[in-house]
Amino acid sequence: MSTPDLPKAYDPKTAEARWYPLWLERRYFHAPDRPENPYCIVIPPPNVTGALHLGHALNNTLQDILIRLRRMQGFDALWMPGTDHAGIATQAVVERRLFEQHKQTRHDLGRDALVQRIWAWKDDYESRILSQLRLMGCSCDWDRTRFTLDETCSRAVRRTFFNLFKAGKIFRGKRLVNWDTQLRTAVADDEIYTEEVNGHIWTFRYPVVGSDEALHVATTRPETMLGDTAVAVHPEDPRYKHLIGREVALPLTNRTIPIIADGILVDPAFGTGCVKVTPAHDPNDYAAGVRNHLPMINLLNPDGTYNENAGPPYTGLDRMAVRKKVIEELKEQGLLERTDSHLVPLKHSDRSKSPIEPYLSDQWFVRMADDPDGTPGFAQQAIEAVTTGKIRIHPERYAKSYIDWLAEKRDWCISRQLWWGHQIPIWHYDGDPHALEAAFTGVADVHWKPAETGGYLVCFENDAVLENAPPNFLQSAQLERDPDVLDTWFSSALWPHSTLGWPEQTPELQGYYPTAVLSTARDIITLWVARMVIFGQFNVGDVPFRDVFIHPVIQDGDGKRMSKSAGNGIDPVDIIEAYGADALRYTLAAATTETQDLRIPVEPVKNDAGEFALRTTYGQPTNWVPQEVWKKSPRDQRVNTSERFEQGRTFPNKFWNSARFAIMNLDGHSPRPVASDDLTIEDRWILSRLDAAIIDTTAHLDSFRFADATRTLRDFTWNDFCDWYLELIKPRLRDESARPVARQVLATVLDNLCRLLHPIMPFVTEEAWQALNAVAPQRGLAEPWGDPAPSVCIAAWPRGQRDRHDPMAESTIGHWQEKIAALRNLRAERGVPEKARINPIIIANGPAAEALRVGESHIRSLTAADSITIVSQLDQRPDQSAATVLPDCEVILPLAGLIDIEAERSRLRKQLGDLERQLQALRSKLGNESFVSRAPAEVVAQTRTRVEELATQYSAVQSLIAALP
RNA sequence: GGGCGAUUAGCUCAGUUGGUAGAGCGCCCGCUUUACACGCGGGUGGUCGGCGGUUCGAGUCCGUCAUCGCCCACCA
Repeated sequence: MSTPDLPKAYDPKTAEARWYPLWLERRYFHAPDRPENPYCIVIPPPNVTGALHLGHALNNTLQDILIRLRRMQGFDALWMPGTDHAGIATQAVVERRLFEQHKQTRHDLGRDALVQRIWAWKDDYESRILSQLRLMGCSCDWDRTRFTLDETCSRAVRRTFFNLFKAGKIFRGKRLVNWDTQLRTAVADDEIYTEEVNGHIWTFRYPVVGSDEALHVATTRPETMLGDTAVAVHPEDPRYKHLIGREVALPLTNRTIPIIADGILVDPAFGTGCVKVTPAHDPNDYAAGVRNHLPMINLLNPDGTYNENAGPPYTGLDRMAVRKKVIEELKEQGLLERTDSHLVPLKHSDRSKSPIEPYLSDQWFVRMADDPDGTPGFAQQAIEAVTTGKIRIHPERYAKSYIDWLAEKRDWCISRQLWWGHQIPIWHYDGDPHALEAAFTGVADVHWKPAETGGYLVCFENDAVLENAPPNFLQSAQLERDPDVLDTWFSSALWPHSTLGWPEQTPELQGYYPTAVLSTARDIITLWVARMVIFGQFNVGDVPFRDVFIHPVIQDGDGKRMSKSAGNGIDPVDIIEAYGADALRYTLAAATTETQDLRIPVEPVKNDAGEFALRTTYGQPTNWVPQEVWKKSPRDQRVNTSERFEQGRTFPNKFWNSARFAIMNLDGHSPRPVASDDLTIEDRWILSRLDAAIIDTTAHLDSFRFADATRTLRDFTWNDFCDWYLELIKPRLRDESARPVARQVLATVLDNLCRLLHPIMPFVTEEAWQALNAVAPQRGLAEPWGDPAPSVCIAAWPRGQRDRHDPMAESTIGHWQEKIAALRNLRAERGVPEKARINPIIIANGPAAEALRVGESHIRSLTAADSITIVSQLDQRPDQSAATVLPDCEVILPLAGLIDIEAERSRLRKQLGDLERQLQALRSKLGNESFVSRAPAEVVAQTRTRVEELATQYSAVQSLIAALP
């Protein structure tokens, strides 16, 4: 027998470099435009802000498992790849870099130049991200790669906005944003950090009009008092109840403002129980202002100075100067009651590090609420998609957060004061309305309505409409495009249908929409999932997906969420380099349980030179970097290992070696059909176990139980196939006459294993599949016969076959395993040398005896025994022997000259003690009247049987002890 | 402050409808057994976070407390 040249250890690098290009070349991942049997997953488009970390690796591994499974099951499986422009996040990174490297702000550069720079950044990271996905083995249809700002997506955004505007779903409103006065921009909530600073809390007196009384209000930002439009007290506060509805004279101004009751804003037990209300400059006050219909006075200019609403002498001063002056003035007028030191939690912009000002500004919104006539609005429609079961969320508990959030029906603020994104397609028109009508009446794709602030808001569905407007209108028109861009989630919300070509009625859209599954993280259920449902229903008239799978969160060793911004991200490529892509995938899939997040400690190692690297327990790290680089590497080179990935490596290697063993033994095999009568009991057993593995794995994957699927396959491969089946057939493989059937079964099981493991470990299974094709192209038993698939990627997923289920074989092999384990245990406990031959005696009756007789030669070969004597009873035990008493038999190992009598005695006594404890527990249970009468008869009977078994074992052990010298 | 989840072996985690506590890694002992030392055989190790309740019987169901994590809302 010649041995094919297969490496002893699985080498991921070779396999990955060999097979991925081949899969691409053969276009296995390319799904047809007109699917007959569609299955589609759209990738959650990663942000182009940076490279992927293990969290992304997890999500994409799971999606690839599903896609590869369905592809093998014969679906036209489309995995749509792409990336997200990620509005504020990306612009922020680029702006930060611009400032660090050139000390320039975006205002120095201008809109076009900045956007150009961001495109360059996007190109870099997009290619980096896509290459990470390829290295992981992701089987995306790369021909269809999309980007949320590309032409196709832009077209969808434009049409959606237009339709929403026309349908009256878009409106303009006020909203408080976090304003960065230094960068003159709004910043997102997640770009803010709170820092406690030493500040003061000032208490002022506001005189009540027409009374000697005064209300005491406290504030940490005295300058905002110039914008107060009310003072609020608790409606039930006896101190102030009589003043509700009256007015106070607002100091430093000539305004009087009402005293209102607001139980939400005011906590009567806190401070004085009076709160000044500045709706334009504080989020809580803003909400109170809306509730109580208060005027809102904006005091701030974009650069942080106070505007004309503040009035002289404050207009034009910086807010900090205003603060100083306000305090001085109030002090002079005797209205400053007291000043206290106070730790103030102050919000800062993450980008400029300057304090945030809440700033009231004009924004665009999508209406979520129901219509006045009761027609369900967007939020309600999205709720119903889930409550009616059109969309199923897994695990189920996340449906609650989805529904709860939507139930608030909060309008969605879709405008952002940024330059990177889809610019809002609204033009402000200040000219003559008749000219507008004359130019566009009867023209499709344009819609306008009067603006509340005067003039008109005009929405063009595309630029051509505007360009083709009558020349005389264009010349005279006072049109100005809104400078804002759309919230990045606006284009993300279209992703499942925009990527398929909507608004064109493409064959892809008709074929693959609704998509099958969306796999994502739980923190964007509201931001993203809910909005995809809303826009999918609005644009296409159907939900975007049937199932939503919420995957676990990857945390570092301290339980902190792994993220780019936290700097604890691990680059999956580093794991792949150290352990291989299959190891990464296997580990992540194995850890994906329904309830637990996964903790992966980040543990760098340090070498003598003080450099850091990924810790590996196998081989030496190769990617040492100096500490400075380690700490702030743009590549996130801080890599961990934790032994978790070790498991991921050992399993592919184990599988690889079982394949290697099979292939070596299949060399020269002449294929032939095998009738079921030709099968030995161990053949029937492994086929029975295989069948169970197929059925279980398929069911687990169908219900997103990735960890269960992975475990099922691991246990079958390692325990059943490697540990038992391969060992059991080794003698047959050496035997000319028994060899053909064993080989045929071996090839068949390995064939199935390659298929079953392929979605989880695509590379090692392809490596094995190709080698198997070379040596045993004809596989299967009686049925499917002929050429195997040229790649396991497109091989058919195995189907369970009920007729392979064989309880008889399972029980027989179970007997063998149990007795073999007992003998091995005796050998090991007694220190019998590996090579020493033994001649055990087994006392057994009934089915156990029958099973042992059938398996006698197997038991001998697996325990290095020369002979096995099976008897129904034994009058005289050998003088020196060790024994184990099992429920249905007694295993005796004669050890003339080798046995340590005292050790044997104490071991047996320990066993006797264990048995006695168990017996006592069960007997007292049976002695309990209520157990016997109230527990199910079956359980009681089971307990009785168990007691009998234990009692038999007990007396057998007793007599063994008695027999010792 | 509200909601969700977690707490099981030294570590990371499984435990399906209540009915004899499991895996991988680690640790200990023994093995170059011609697939695999990324391996093989054997073993040690747990009053299932605390308290209370329901039940013949609770890791599993209920209540409560503690700790940790996540999401949402955050105090003049």
